[in-house]
Order: sequence, then structure tokens, then C-alpha cells
Amino acid sequence: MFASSLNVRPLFEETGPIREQCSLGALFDRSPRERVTAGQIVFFEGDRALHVFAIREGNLRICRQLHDGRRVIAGFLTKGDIVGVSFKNRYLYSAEALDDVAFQRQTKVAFEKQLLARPDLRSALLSQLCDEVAAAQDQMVLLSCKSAEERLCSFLLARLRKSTAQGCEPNVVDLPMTRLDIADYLGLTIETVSRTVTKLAGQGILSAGRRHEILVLKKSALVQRAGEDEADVDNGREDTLRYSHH
Amino acid sequence: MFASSLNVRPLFEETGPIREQCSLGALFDRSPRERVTAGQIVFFEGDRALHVFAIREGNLRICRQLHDGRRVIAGFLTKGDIVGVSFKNRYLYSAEALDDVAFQRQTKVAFEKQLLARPDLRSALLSQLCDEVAAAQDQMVLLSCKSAEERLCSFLLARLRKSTAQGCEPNVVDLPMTRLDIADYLGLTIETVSRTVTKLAGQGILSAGRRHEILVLKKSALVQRAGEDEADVDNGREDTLRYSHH
DNA sequence: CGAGCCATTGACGACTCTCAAGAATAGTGG
DNA sequence: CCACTATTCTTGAGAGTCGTCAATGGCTCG
Repeated sequence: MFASSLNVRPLFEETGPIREQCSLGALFDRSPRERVTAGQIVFFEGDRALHVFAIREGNLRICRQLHDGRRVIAGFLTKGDIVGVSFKNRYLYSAEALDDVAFQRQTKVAFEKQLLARPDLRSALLSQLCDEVAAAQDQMVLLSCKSAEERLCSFLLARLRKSTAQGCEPNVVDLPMTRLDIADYLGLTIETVSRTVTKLAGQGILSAGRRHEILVLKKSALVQRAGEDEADVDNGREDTLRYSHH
Repeated sequence: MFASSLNVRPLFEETGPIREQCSLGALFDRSPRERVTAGQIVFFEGDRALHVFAIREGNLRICRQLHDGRRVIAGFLTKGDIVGVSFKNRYLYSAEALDDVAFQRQTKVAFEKQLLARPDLRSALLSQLCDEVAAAQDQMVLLSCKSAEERLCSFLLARLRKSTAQGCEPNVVDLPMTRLDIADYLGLTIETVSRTVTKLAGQGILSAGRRHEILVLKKSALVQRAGEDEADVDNGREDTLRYSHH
């Protein structure tokens, strides 16, 4: 009934533990490559969580369903991400291919055994789990109190950071998912997503070229409309309730 | 800029690793008890994450702020919870007392050292982090696609489970937080929360007695309106893809 | 008893959803 | 290679839920 998964972020995104993430991925090197095509499902929400997966190519969506059919996309995965890590019995969500996907898998037991042997990897894992919590909470903020425009801008910025981090041309946002996927990720409808894109395009902030690509023309305007602390600055807040220890 | 915290659930809530949770709490037994009163803040979002805290009495809210003042409550803590676990430098959110709170603290380094010495505790920690991710994702589902009524019913049910698990009288929901806290937690306004409570009371589903207490009269109706898989039973979910509709 | 906070209730309006039709794209088969 | 279909996306009109603003009522505490 409960399962929890780990979504390792792209290697260069954080200032954090880059090496460890590489190591985690390396654990899968001996497994055979498997492939699925768009629409196929790697594992289902509720399935027994027997394997851990390392994505090598392509993109997936991570989704949960309410019994009445409503769908929530909890995130998107891509090359380098690891998914399925869990200390519960069942997967929390389904992982579905957005396009042609290649991945490697390991049984959970084997994965955990390797982890036991290498304490450095355990730290990497913990660190990644923390990142996952951080991402989930950012998403909660977005869903809790942002307008449609703010949500879309935040989403595009996050995507943009991802793309540029992976060395793609700057200002080009790759969107392997459909508008419906974006809508379900942002807690909006497909129509609202579409309208908002159109509106931003009309204001010269972006240009919607091909279906799965958006060109960002004014990043600063996007940042402004995202309503985030996009600065990511250390605003040196004072510690409170400080007390002296050793 | 990044920090991640751990929120250990009440001891009996899950079928999961009860023993480990006890052990984690036991790590704090030698620390002195500290106390804060309603409104005081244990640590701020953005503070350097130097300590880990074990709550011993009272209730706290966990919140994040957008620069323009909008607030999101990521969760509530109570007796037995542990907060502040992080493998990043800074706390992701503030922890503020809702009432009189007693807690114990440890430096993060000391906490991690103890963890190193006892591998069983590391598993407990991982398991708890997974729970945290699970909770965050449930909240994402709630915020993504539930109506005001569904949100409130889900919230009350979760609270009800918590109360009864702790051995309080069944059907009585304890609400140590204000309406504003509830609103910020559910992504609603205080007025909507109030109206929804009134509506449900008018339908005989609950009765709002004292300010910080709600009496549940028809739990089944609440479950129905929560729009969840409240069953919590392994209801042999189908492994099929359902169509989604907003 | 009054001040201040918190909660409730009402009227109104805005943002987004729903429903529906039409355009663009991709995929299929002749 | 081109028509034909299916899917996805865009655009429009109308409706509903929830947010905003404002006033009232009820607790708590000094």
C-alpha cells in the first residue's frame, strides 16, 4: 500500500553531491538494458515494489490516480534518474513512458545489499531522498497558492534549468510531455495551460514553436511571473533560539 | 538554501516499523527538555540546519513562505515526531508552536554520529523519509484535484485517525491549529474553510463544538466526501490504466 | 468590562473549469 | 506521395467554485 520512490536529479543541477549520484547509477551497469515505447508502463501504482530502475534514455511521467479517474502527475523522469527506491511494499505511483525509454533494473534486495556494502552510497541515497522531499514541497507551494500563470512560468523555468544544465541550447525548453500531462502536473486543465501559453506568447515572453518545444524570449519576465524566490540567494537570516553547544 | 526535514509519524499509525521509530526517539533521551509557547518559533526557514528536534509535547506547524507573504503549511507535528533531519545546509521550512511545546534537541553531527553507530536506525530513518515523501505526495493529490469539501473531509479524517490512534475518544477531532492554519494547509481561504464546516454541520455530518474540537457524527459520509481510497485496505487494485478526466 | 483576536456570514467578482467546436499535427493506408 | 483519420491543441462562450472585501458575532485575556 505504501511505497516511496527516489528521483535522482540530473547530475549537474545541484551544487551538492555529484559524485555520489554517479555512483548510484553505476550500481546498474551490469543489468541488461530494457526498452519501452511511448505509453507503455514500467510499473503500476500499487504493484509490489520489487525492483529499482535507472533511466538511461527517454522520459517518463510519474502518476497517481484517484478512484474516480482524476490523475495527478507527481513528476517527470529522464536520463540519469533513479526510481522505485522504497522501504515499503508497493509503489506509490505508476511510471509511464512519454517516448522511447531505455532503462536498467535491479531487484530491490540486490540494490539494498549493494547499498549496505557501501556506506557512501547510503549517504547519497539519503541526500537524494531529501531532495525528493524538497521537490515535493516546492510542488505543494505551487499547487497551494499559485495562479495558473505562476504555475506555468515556474514549470517552464524548472524545465529550462534542466535543459541548459544538460547542455542544450539555452532558451529552448524541451517538453516531451503532452499538454494534458502538464495540466495534470500543475493542477490545471489542458485548456488553461493552452490559453496561458498563448497569452505569454502574445506578450512576447516566449514563442511556441513546435509542439514539444518552447522558446523562451524573456527569461526575466518569466522569473518575475513565477512568483518564486527564484533568486535562490542566501539571505543570511539569523538563527533563532540559538544556544551554545560545544 | 536547501534543507530537508523528517517528520516521524505517530507510533501506531502505520503497520510499519514501530520499533525503529521508538529507537529514533530514544536518541534524544539525554538532551534537556526545552519549552516554547504558542506562536514562538523553533527554527526558521532558511536557517542553518544545525539541530534535529524530537517533539515531546504540544503541537507545531511546519510552514513555508513566498516572498509576497503567501504562506503554505506543509504539515503539523505533535508528540513523538522528529523534525529537522536534513542532509542539506538549511531548513526548508519554519517550525512554529501552536501551543505549549516541549522538545529535545541534538546537534545534527551528534545525531548522524549515533546513526552511523547503529545501522538499524539508518533503516528507520530511510523508512521515515519514505513516509514523508508519501505524505507529501498525498498532499499533492489533495491540492491538485480536490474540491474544498473533499479537502476538508480528507483533513478531518486524517486528524481523526491520528486522534483515535492515540487513544482519544473516537469521533472527536482535536484541532490545535486555527482556521487560518487549516486554510493554509489545504490551499483554501479561512472563509471557505469556515463555510465548508458550517455546511457539513448543517448536513448533520459533524458538529462544531468548541473552537478547537469537532465532533464527527457520520464518519462514512466524511469518507465518501473525501474522495480518497480511504479504504486503506489492500483492495486488490486493478493493474490497468484508467482514462483520466478532470 | 473593553480590547483584540478569531470565526462566521453575506454579497460580489474573478479565475479557472466545463462544454463545444474548430485548427493543426501526426500517423495510416492506398 | 497524397488523402484520410485520429489525436492533440487551440479558441470561444458560459457557468461554478472559491477568493476578496466587509460587517458582525463570539472568545479570551488583560
